Amino acid sequence: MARATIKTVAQAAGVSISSVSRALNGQTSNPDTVARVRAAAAQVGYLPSAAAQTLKTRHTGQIAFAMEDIGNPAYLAMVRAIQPLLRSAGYRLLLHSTGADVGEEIQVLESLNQHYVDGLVLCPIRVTDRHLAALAQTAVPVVVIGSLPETVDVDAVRADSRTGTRLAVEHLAAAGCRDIALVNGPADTTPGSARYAGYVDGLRSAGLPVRDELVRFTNFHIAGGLEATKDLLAGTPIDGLVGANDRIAIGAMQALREAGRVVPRDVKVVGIDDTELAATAYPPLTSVDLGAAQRGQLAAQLLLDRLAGRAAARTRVAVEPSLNIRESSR
Amino acid sequence: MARATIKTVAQAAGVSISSVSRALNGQTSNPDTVARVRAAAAQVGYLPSAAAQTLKTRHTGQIAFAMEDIGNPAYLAMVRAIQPLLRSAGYRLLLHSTGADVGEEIQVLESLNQHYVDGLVLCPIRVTDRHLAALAQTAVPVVVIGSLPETVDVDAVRADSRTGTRLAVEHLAAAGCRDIALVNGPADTTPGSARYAGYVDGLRSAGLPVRDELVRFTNFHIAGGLEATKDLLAGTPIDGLVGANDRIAIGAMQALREAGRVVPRDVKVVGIDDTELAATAYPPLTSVDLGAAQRGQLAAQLLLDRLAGRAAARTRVAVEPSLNIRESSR
DNA sequence: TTGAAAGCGGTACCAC
DNA sequence: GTGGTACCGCTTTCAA
Repeated sequence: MARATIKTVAQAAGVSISSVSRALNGQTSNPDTVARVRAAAAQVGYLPSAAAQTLKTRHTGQIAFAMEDIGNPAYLAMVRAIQPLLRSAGYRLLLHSTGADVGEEIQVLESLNQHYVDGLVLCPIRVTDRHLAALAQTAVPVVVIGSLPETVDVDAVRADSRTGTRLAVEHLAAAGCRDIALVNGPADTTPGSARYAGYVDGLRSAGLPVRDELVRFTNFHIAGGLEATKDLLAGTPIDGLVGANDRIAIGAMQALREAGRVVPRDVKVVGIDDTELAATAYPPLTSVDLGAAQRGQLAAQLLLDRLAGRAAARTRVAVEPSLNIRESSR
Repeated sequence: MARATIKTVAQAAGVSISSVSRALNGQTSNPDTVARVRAAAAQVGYLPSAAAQTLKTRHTGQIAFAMEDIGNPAYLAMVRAIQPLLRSAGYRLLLHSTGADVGEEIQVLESLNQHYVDGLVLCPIRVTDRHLAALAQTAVPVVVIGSLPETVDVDAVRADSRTGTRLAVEHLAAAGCRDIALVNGPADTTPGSARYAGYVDGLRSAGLPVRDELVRFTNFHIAGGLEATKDLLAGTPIDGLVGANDRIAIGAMQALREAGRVVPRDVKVVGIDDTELAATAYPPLTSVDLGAAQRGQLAAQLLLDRLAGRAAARTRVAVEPSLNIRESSR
């Protein structure tokens, strides 16, 4: 059988399509009509076409969330925070995993002009000129989770990962570490450069020298952390290590184990993001909480406000980091 | 400035809207017109409206994937396998995390009739009558990853988790374990009951008795595995343990550690799904590979075939399990 | 309160 | 090859 449209319902109920639309959207007061239409709709199994509604009303009821990699539990925490907020506001959440590919991120931004969503939460790990250009002319509201130049007229929620990394280093120094390594993500990413800066801050404030041989750049995955740490251990002795995220830190702990170094006795380790991985790692991983869930929540709220026309001027929010101390650094 | 539509482009190029449509969709052969239209489109920043195209052409270019919980790395593997296939076929992937809530799963199924996607890959962990009813009258093709009654006219790809669990038990028995526990997911889920059956199969084939005190039912999360295993250890001594998925097994290893039992010396542990977690756990976790990536790939291919009208009759595929032996059971 | 009709932005058929 | 036009399914004015 062909799909039921508003016409089908109108015929079944013996009214015009206008009346069907009104009855179903609560725009009429005649209870008899409403009842007849409701019954007819149920009977023919009518559901309004999303496309037609969108075309007419100019909104889709969909919001997109674009991140680098769904496998990263930090994003998972954000999704978990965002989903219920949007859902209760009547929006459906679309997830895009862009694979840290600038081209794909831009594509997502540009395709917004096709109006297949009403808004976007974007988590770029790099911000290029192409991003800025695309952001400048999107057709729908965008909220960025991450750092953005002051000049850009887009709402943003950011973590303070520089301070977070400093906290990690200071914690290790206070625990007696003197040769503190940093296994970082790519240097050309926003989090990568912020974390390096925070690492240097931490060493300075602890009165320790900055030594290049203690720093490695890799990707934000477990395997990256593992390899980079192996390489690191082949060079200099260390007694403390900061992983630029929990996945790197867990890879690092694996490398340490393979090298026969005991965590935390021989080397104390700290991760960043305080994801699910940290608490369940062995040993349980000390980690800097950058407020992923909170950032997600704030971003979603900001976007909803904008969509509702409730939003004020361009908003910038930063979330404070905190340290969650566990076995790996005690 | 108002959004550019096909009319804007037509005016700018000095042609009719029909010509714009044809030029942009490669339906015309006059290179001059094509060039003029292309230039005009680029100049006014035109992108066709997804809603209007959908309304007219009756397809959306979107495919949904509904799972219980994006946090489960088994689904992650599926998503990773599905995404590139769909993308290269020109589809965008929408992810739904239903939270194992039957109502929400049904809602997803029913909302398919709103035609906001062209197809769905569904991973139900329970299959109720309401599922079957909703499946029977969806407006778009659906492929289920999981078990479905033979009578249901829907394509499905399933794992053989019963055999998989049997393999795990036999492996432990062969390694000398005699008191083999099962920490299972909920009994009323499809995977839960299949894994229990496989556990019994394995004990039988190893000539071991089935003892209720060695079995616990919990949820499919790390915390569930942790708590259930604590409870288990308070009862009977064990020397082997099967977790109904990797997350449960990792929780179990944590409980064992807290109880002072060394894995694998005192208790050998096997997980199921062979996710990323298994290889990076400590000790590295032996796990049954149920072919998540392969299932995702098959499901996506099946769906694409159906969408292209290439599909044959209703298809049912099962993927063979295999055991991946690591430290935790050696 | 209700029905007729315009129009959202495209596609595709029809003459020319 | 090109332009005019009907139509996809819905919402919303406007008159009756």
